[in-house]
Amino acid sequence: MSAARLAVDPLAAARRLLGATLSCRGVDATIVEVEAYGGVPDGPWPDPAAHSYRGPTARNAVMFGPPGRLYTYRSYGMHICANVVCGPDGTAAAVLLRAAVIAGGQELVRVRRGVAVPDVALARGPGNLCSALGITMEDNGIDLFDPSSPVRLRLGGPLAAQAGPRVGVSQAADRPWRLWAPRTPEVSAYRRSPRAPAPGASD
DNA sequence: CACCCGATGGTCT
DNA sequence: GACCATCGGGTGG
Repeated sequence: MSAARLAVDPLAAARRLLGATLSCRGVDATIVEVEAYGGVPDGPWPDPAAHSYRGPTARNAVMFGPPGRLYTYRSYGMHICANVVCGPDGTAAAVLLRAAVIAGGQELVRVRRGVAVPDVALARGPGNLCSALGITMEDNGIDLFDPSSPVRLRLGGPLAAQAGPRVGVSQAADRPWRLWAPRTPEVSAYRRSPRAPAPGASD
């Protein structure tokens, strides 16, 4: 069972997901940018920026379940973002999929994303990635390693990784839990949250 | 390039 | 009623 390789801390899981292949509804994509997220204050990886920080709710329930499942959520009322749940069952943690290189099914991606979008931007950014692969809220909670699932994950050889602060979070803004493949134009640009304290402040 | 801002709706206080 | 794990189009240098 490949999901067992994700039953680790979120940063280690993030490293294993860089270079992995995500397949969904006719499209194959190589993951090139991810962000690690932890859990509750008294858990092993307390993370004020994580959806799971304040305990289980209807939205984040999947994060507390077994590793290898897909956790999707709606962002700013209009975009879908996708995570891979990691850590052991019962412990909240997940890795946000931020960008990918389209390796197959590019024609389908063009239909979903539009003809004007440059190749490198087809799955750049978490909302765009889900749009490109056709991932919706219907997919929340599915097992990424079940052959019958519409969204599948294949772990590959880990890629070289560069690390830096996470994009868009106002809490724990400087924690270097964003990983990306160096010199890869498909990786999204860094944007600090306008609500985050000045760089250098503590977690 | 660098900001800046509006769209838009679920979730949680 | 505030707060977003975003995006793309606008403005100005």
